[in-house]
Amino acid sequence: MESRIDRIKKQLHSQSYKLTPQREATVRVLLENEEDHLSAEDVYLLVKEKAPEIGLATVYRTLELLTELKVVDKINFGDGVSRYDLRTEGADHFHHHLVCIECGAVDEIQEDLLGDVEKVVEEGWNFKIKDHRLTFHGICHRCHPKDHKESEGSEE
Amino acid sequence: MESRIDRIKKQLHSQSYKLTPQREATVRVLLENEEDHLSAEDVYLLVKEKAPEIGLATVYRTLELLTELKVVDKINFGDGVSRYDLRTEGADHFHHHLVCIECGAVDEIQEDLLGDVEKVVEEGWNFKIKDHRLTFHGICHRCHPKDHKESEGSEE
DNA sequence: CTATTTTTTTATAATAAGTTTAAATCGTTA
DNA sequence: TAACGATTTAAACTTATTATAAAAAAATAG
Ligand SMILES: [Mn+2]
Ligand SMILES: [Mn+2]
Ligand SMILES: [Zn+2]
Ligand SMILES: [Zn+2]
Repeated sequence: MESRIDRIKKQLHSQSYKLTPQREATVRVLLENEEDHLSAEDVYLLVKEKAPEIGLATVYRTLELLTELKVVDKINFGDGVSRYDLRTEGADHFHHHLVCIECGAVDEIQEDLLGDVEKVVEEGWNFKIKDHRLTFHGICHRCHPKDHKESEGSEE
Repeated sequence: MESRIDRIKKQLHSQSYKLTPQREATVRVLLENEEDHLSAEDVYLLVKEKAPEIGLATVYRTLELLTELKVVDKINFGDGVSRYDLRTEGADHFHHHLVCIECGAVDEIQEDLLGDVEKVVEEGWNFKIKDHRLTFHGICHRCHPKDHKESEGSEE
């Protein structure tokens, strides 16, 4: 658990950036809220609890830096704000999202699922895929009483 | 070509909205730029050419209305603006996008491709899918000289 | 047709997310 | 210690989008 920070620290150093106290506090907040999809403002408020003197601009700069380093992914669910999602270590694809239009919950799909589709796209459209964003909008299992088969697959 | 407007007009009327001159001008701009992914500002500038007295707020309101009516889809490619994309008439799924990280071009994939994936998600995650957003980021066929097989599938 | 009500638009002000700037701080090196 | 580069802070600024109030247009009633 501590080594995760260390690895991020090394990643920063490898690009000659430092892990300042402010950056560390920000990364810790992200690690401690890995399940969530926090906006910059959300992160700011949480970071302030451990480092009350930090400025919002620093949080923005840190998140931007972490995005460049591919430590986090910046996503947008269509409400007016960007959200920051820790990239699963070692995963070679970005996970997918299920956004519930009833309750607003955002669940994650860690399974790839897109392998075949990407092959078709790369060949059919002669497009070299580097990344993807896949979001489904619909009604989550909590919001419709349908047939509740015991959940397969991982989720939230 | 004219009937497309008429059908949108009917859709508006069915919800007791009117196709005002400003709304009509806005819809026409969208129809005439179906290939593009215009921001509200882009639409505003184009609409001004045919209806110079229109206000930006009206364009925003019209686009919001058309989004509600599912005439357009509001999308976000991660630059700070929302873009509006005419929904292909009769298509039961929203098309996908290929964003080139070299030249910025945005190409479209009209093919569904996601049928199997959606089945897996609906069953595995007990999630009732209503809509989706799929975007691939990578290098478009114009930006890498690789093997240029004569294009299959439709694009841009 | 006029008067009245409802819808829509305009112009402008207000918000809110995100970025930039200049001065202060911190860590390191000469 | 002096000097330098990187970073942060606080505040000003920019830009996209929304809200408000008054004017205009359209629909409805008498
Ligand atoms: Mn996520
Ligand atoms: Mn499109
Ligand atoms: Zn739900
Ligand atoms: Zn390209």
